Amino acid sequence: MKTRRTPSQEKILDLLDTQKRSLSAQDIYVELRQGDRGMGLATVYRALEALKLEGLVQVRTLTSGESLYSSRKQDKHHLTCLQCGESIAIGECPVRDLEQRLQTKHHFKIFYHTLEFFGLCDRCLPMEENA
Amino acid sequence: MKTRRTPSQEKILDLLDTQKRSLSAQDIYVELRQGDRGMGLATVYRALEALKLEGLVQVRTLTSGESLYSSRKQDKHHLTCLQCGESIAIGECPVRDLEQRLQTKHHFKIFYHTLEFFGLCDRCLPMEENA
DNA sequence: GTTATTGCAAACAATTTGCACCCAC
DNA sequence: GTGGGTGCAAATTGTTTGCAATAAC
Repeated sequence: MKTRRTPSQEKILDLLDTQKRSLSAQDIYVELRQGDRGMGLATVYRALEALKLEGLVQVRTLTSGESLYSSRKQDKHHLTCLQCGESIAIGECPVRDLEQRLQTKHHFKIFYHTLEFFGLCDRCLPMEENA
Repeated sequence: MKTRRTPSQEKILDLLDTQKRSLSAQDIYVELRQGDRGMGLATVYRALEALKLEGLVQVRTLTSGESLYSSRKQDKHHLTCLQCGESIAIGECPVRDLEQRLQTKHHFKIFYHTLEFFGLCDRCLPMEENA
């Protein structure tokens, strides 16, 4: 198990830990670029990639193709509107024991999971019906 | 509720229905481009977008940013390796009743959901430990 | 004829990569 | 001094958009 982390990786982990919400790579870049020892965008991506492989951050890829990163502590799931893109967080999570079983059954080290529901929110639903 | 579909949309729906696996937009394009009345890539994207909003296809966005489309009948979930990208389909799905409850609670018309587990597969796990 | 649909190519945006520089050890 | 880590800019890739040509009704 690799334990060494680069300074950039540490900075990113710290940032993610202090944030409630998930951040995109670009968000992180904007946040960390300033300062005398600013961070480059490529470094952000490289660090996130490494952290991902260690299971220290979790990634949620939006349908836009953009990825959102968060420190692994959170376990939030979402209800996402296919029309306006609004994303509502939900608290419930009915899969923890399934995760445990899958891990054993498939010899697969599971770091985290994503659960997303897609459809139309109450604002977009009426619009669809008139279309 | 819109019911009219363009010829392109119909062709794509037909194709997705005959396929067991999910297809990327590019896959669909390759499949439908030939023939005297070939389909353009932009049309594929536009048709998929429309079908998505009607809840007729479901979309799974890979961590690569590429999206896979399938006809809405399938309800497969996956175990995906963060290192090699291998994706194992799993049969179980413990969220159907939660989906029902959320739909009511949030006034949200849910078309489908995605459930993905991420980690390291048994082949990549040993490599990580040596790193 | 009018309107919606399509194909093509150019535009976009997020991400990745090549390479030279630099800091830590 | 050596090697990994980094910044910059160029390259890549999936997707979207502008627009003129075409099909549908």
